[in-house]
Amino acid sequence: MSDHYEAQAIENKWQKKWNEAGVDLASDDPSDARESYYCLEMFPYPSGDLHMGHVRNYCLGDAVARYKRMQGFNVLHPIGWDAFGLPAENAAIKHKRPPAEWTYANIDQMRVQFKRLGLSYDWDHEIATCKPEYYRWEQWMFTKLVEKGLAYRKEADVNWCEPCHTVLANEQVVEGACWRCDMPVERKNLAQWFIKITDYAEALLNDLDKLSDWPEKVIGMQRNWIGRSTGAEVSFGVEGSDETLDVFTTRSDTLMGVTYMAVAAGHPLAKKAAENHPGLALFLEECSHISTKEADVALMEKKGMATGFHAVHPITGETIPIWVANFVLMSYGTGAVMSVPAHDERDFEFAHKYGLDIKQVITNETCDVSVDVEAFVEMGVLVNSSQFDGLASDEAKAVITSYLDREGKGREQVQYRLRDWLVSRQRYWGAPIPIIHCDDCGMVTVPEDQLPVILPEHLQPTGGASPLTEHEAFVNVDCPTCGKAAKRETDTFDTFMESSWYMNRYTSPRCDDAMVDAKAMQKWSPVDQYVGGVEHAVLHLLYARFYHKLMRDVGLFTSEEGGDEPFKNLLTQGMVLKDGIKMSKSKGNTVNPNTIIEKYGADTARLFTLFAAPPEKDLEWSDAGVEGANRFLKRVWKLLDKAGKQFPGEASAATTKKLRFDIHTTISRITHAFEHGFSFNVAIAGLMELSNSLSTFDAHDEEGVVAFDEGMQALAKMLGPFVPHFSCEVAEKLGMTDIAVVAAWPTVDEAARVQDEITLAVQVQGKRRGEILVPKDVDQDTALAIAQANISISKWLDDVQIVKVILVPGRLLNIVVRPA
RNA sequence: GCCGGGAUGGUGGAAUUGGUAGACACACGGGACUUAAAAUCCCGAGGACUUAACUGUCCGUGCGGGUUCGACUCCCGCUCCCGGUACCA
Repeated sequence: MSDHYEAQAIENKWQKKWNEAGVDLASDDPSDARESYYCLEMFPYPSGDLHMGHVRNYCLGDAVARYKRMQGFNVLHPIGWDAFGLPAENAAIKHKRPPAEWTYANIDQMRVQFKRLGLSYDWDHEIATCKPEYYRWEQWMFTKLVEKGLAYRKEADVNWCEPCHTVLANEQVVEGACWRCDMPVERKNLAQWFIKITDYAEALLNDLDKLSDWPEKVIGMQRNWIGRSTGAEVSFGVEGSDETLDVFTTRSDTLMGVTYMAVAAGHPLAKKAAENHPGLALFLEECSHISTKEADVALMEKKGMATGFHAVHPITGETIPIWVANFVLMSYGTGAVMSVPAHDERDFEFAHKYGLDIKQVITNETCDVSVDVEAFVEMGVLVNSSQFDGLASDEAKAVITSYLDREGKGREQVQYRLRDWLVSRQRYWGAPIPIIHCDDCGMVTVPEDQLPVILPEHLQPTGGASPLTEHEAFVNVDCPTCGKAAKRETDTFDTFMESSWYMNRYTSPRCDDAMVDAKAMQKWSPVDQYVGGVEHAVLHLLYARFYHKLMRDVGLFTSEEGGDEPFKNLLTQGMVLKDGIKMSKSKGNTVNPNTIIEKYGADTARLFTLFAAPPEKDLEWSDAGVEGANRFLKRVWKLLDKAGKQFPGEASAATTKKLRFDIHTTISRITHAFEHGFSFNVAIAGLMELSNSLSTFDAHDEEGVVAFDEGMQALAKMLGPFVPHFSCEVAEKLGMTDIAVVAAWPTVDEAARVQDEITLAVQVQGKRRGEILVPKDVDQDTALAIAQANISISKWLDDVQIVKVILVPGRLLNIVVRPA
């Protein structure tokens, strides 16, 4: 009789053994012949508390890493800390301790929790982004980007979050609100640092095609975010001026239907018109106060005012009024649009409201409503368009655009929705931007030999401006160029800067003469399997793709060494729900992983999160389900009692053969589950079936004992990726000498999967009418004869004529009949 | 509006990608063990009707059509749900 399954003791024992044996370490030895495999989960923000979302994310990745190790790969599976960020500052204010203290304490706490879960990380590769030896390279990179003109400072309308007291990138504004604190963002005109992600828009879009193993959803979201649209830029004249009014349009075929122009409130022409028009100035003022949140409400009334200026149509020379409209965005295209109310719903609504002309220039056979009643937005054939009459919309776009091009009044144009990445933040707990402001020399990048610009870690934020701005020792510095007294930049980087390149730094985390080591990149990059939440689809995952290309293009590695993309495969796991809603502190429906670990052990927690739902779907938490997972482990534990034992009774070769069939079918199925889409829930179900087969089997002879042992060993090994401690303990009790989680993954014995007799389902007219036992290589005629001899089948064959028989080998026999 | 994903028992979910729908588990019901309970073990179960009988029939993967010997799977047309995104010109 074996002892009870004692999760805590077993888990402590094996964690110690693994650590001693170094089984989780990646080998950088060039003579290591194993193929390398890089498995990575999105690194956590060290909030101090492990939540179920973490557990799920990291157990998924760990299962992949462990499986690959058992398949003989040299696996890099690192972990680290996305350690800069606002929560540390908020906690600092609350506890009156510097954010660094809080952060380092949290890291220590979370490291313990991760180890307790038995996650197979290579802790030798651990990094924390708040350490100068990490962010110095980010600063170095930034100076390179400034040199290349890819980073720049400009004054712009930016998103400002008052509660967080900082600006935000467009990607960090979710439905008009701050992604962190959920409060509405404001527009502010400020000088800020940007990185030219727009220069890479085309590459980021095109390389999406290389990401064949990414979820369609994420690819689609990135494609939308980049928002490429092709059309034309058209220059209208401005009456009584040498200036032009440029617009972007995707419908140059409707050019002859333009009846007015609309410009954004921030457009220079609008400002100029307002100079001696107080009413208009008031309207512009009003527009500037509309927060993005309000503007998001589709119901917002379209408002406008005439500027008094007139534009000159580039083809007809007609003069058309220029209006200011609150729906035109300064930040997209040129901040001005040509309005064709007959063929655009928005323009129509506006024209209708202000009594502007509507001129139809497109029609087709389905066009049966007057454009005085509603806009006709479909493609069609041009009318009322003088020399362009009769052209189809598609042709007309090309013809009109090239006409404009010849006249110097327009050209084909590709427009992106993507805008440059705003990377400066008015926060303390981040990587300092390596810039010095000198009265004489202007903005000077900090020279390489003076990097890193170290963030003083002992400052105490108060909630207002960053304490850096008042820290004289930090701010006052000599200009690196002229040596005169100058001031340091006190803004810090967006924390997405750190997370944009950590996956590359992991390949050579201690490299101190370069950002990354090209050789290490060659060995490990790109990440073979990345696992994380879908909420980063257009944040982290877009920035990281961009940054990878930047690193390549400043020469840190070549395409051959590091690849053009950082992540080959992406798995986006679903959320952990309780009572149908996301588990979160604010909802008060959290389950603390530590509680589960204390009660059942880490293995049960791991097993449940992997079994309860497919990885990409949301997982509904269930206490009963956790019990069930634990029950399964106890059942397997009990099977150990039967190992090596012979029971009284008559031996049956057929039963033993059936067990071996089950064993090897299971190995095949589970290997398949790992190789095709990581359906761990199905893999675990398969292991449960194998366990059920073993529990109903009693060995009555030596062959039976051997087969049972074979099954137990295979089961122990295959449990390794999911419940590693349990797997090792069971394997050890079975007398296996290797540590189970590094032992070779079991292989299928095809001979065991061959059956002499198989069951065929028999259908008549596609309806299942019975089953027959036949030799494995049965031919159609024999199978039919056997089926006809079966009473429950033959009764369906009376009074009918058999017209066709279909045999699907190993599966079924379908008899097609017709009334006689 | 647009883009993406989805709809299978009481529940979470399977189905070798066109071949026995409901694996595996949870919850439930019945039984065994126990003084009792917990734990554990065994049995049952898609629905309707039917039978002395787990006997047999029919229906059944959101709805309506189609292709096929055969459809959860493929095609056409809908409905609803979830996620993303939007005055993008």
